[in-house]
Amino acid sequence: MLTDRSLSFSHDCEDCPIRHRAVCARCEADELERLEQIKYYRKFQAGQTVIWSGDRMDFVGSVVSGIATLTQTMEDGRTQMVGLLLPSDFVGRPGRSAAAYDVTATTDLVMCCFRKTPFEDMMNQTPHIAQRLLEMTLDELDAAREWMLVLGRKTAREKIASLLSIIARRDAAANAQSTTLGVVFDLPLTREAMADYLGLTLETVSRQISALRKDGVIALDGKRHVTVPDMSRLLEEAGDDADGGVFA
Amino acid sequence: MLTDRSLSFSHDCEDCPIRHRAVCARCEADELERLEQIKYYRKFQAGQTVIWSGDRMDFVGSVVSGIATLTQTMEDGRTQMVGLLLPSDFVGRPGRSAAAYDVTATTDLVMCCFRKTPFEDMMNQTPHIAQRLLEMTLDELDAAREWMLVLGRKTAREKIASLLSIIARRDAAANAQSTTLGVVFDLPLTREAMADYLGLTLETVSRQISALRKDGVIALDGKRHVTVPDMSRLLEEAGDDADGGVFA
DNA sequence: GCCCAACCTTGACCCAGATCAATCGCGCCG
DNA sequence: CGGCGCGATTGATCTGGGTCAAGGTTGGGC
Repeated sequence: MLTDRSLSFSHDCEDCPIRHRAVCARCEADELERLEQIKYYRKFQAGQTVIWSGDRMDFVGSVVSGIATLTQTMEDGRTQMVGLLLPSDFVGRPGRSAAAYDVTATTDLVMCCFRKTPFEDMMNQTPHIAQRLLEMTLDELDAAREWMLVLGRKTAREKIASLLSIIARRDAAANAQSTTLGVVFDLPLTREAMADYLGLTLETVSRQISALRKDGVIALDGKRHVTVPDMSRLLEEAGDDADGGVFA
Repeated sequence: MLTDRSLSFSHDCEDCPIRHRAVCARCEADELERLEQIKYYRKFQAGQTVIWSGDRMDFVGSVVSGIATLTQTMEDGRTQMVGLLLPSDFVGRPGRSAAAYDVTATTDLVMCCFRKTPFEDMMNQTPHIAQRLLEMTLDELDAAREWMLVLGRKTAREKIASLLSIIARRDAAANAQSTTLGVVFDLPLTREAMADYLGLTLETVSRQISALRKDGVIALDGKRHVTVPDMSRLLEEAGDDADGGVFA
């Protein structure tokens, strides 16, 4: 629960890295000023738990940098990841006082938090925030449904290829690192986290990654650094349309 | 595409069966009047397709009665259900012109449709609709995440028990048919649809239902009529907390 | 009442992925 | 420098659920 206030970046919304993608994307200058008054930053270390399912939650917020996961756990310990939170993604639900899922930082993480009650008041008064939140929630619902197809119907190999595609696509969108030599990115998840994401065991994840490497679909440098020489090949392996465009 | 206007129920929003649960739940009388002007009813027969994924969609709407499903299909024919639409559930996404999923009526179905552009205009002008839609979308996202745990981590037996619990809970909420003799309801889905819901084959669904019957967890009268003598037992089989309350 | 088609059940067999187990490799700390 | 611990890999074996196949049930149409 460290609330470090000596962060290396500005606290000014205007030059926030997620200014135009987060829940505040549509806010006007005066609305941002109000948000500034109810916001605060929190930092978490890789591996740290942000909040436990069932805990009282008196804030909502956005991921500023780093990656967090939403997971559900059964009594006997089986776990399933149900959300992967990237910068600009929103955490928490207005109108709910307890967390519904475990939230864990998988890398070092910075969150921009808003005290819940004032945030709810603002949502009721200014339509821009509610509109943006609706849009983001609909996007997440689409992502969840895509994911349901992966979990319910794809083979282990297709699941891995699907996950790699998603990460590659996101990285390409953010960093435009799609050189002529293929797409290059780092896996932000351990094998175990990937297994929890995909409804597999970590052994199966490891085996399928090895198989994709052996078959030349991907190349590995270390455990985490991945090169995809032919993106359409990867999409084909994922069972998605390999038609292309800039990654469909 | 039959658009029967001789329906057996009133077209007046005030005595609509889903008046207080649908996207219009929070609307005032004057707002309802505006909605009346852009709405129309459509009926579909059991088995009929409401809309195909990718089709142009110039309406959004609510399920008034009956049940519909949202499904995704891969090129090779594997399908996964990604949504089960019950009365009051919303179909379509404001700001999107093509359907993202196949929508199919599994029973006879009545929908209350709104022409998309006027509906979007109304959403921007009256916060009540957008607020309610956000709430409903957040609920659907929670349901989707619950479902992801089912798809990713539960055994076939647990999957069936989970689905039966969900249907039983919904029926109990709607009809309060939880007599002292246990909970009684009809399955609104074929074995095949249940399989698509749960990421199983229809043979496995059939076998697991037989097994639950043999073990006394449920009783069957015909293929579809189900009695659950002990709800907490069923919840236990589903791998959920069997703690109870009126079905947790 | 009979027939047909859609739906469901059950059996036999097989395989993808889980489970159990051993080993590797690398970064960190003493 | 050596040892330790965590993550990852790889192998051997097992099994839940898929696949293929053969009936059984039921309800609607004629």
